[in-house]
Amino acid sequence: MSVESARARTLSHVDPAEVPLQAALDALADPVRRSILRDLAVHDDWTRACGTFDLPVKKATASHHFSVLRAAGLIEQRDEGARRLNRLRRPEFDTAFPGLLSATIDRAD
Amino acid sequence: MSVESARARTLSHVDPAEVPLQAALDALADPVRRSILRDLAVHDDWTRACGTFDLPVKKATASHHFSVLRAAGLIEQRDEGARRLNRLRRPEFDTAFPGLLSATIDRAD
DNA sequence: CATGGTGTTCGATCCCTGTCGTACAGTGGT
DNA sequence: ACCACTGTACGACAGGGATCGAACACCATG
Repeated sequence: MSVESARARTLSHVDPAEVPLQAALDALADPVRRSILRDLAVHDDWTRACGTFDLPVKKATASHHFSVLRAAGLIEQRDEGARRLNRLRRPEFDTAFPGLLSATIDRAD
Repeated sequence: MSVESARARTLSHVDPAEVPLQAALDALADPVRRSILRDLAVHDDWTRACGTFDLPVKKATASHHFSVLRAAGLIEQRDEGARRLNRLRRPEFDTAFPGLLSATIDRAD
């Protein structure tokens, strides 16, 4: 039938403007999450699925990190078949927290 | 004798440029510490002693927070008699982490 | 020197969260 | 239908850090 091929598994996205500073900082304070964000900053297209990241954690943990990033308004996710694609919400987040993203992920360490 | 009246209780200060991003974010992620930094941002003179802050924690905990802030290169401390005065190292820290401090403490929440 | 005030140090406790294994749900291809 | 692949949900575990009380060090002033 496929009334709508977009099952989308009920993905809830929040407006970065509604995200408390505490939540944003908690999300950015984790090195694994920053690693994800840096990767997404480079690949600004919708090409990175959750499983394509080279992370030092198991997939259950990675899934948790993506959930935190989404709840903090830092990433947007979209289902494409079995894969879940990610995008860095840089413009929206920059509007809500000017300078925070750049100060956090534009760095060597 | 007072060869040097500056006992200073061996206060070690680090160069903000040598502080790892992780340490800076960990320091900024705590609400009590951000409260201290906001207070210091307003009073840029050397007038705030550790005990003069209105914090929701006991003095032992407050002392711990000041220690973390100093280790992160965010504040400078100077002993004046029995009191320990504090100063926000905004210019130094801004040079090491452009935009991070402003994004973190210039806010309502 | 005795006292009160300021701040640190040391243990102990508690809670939060990052981590993982396993089980489960969708998807797509064979 | 079956299977491989992708990602989530749930329960459990361990480590770290925030918190506190109590003891201690240092300073200033009677």
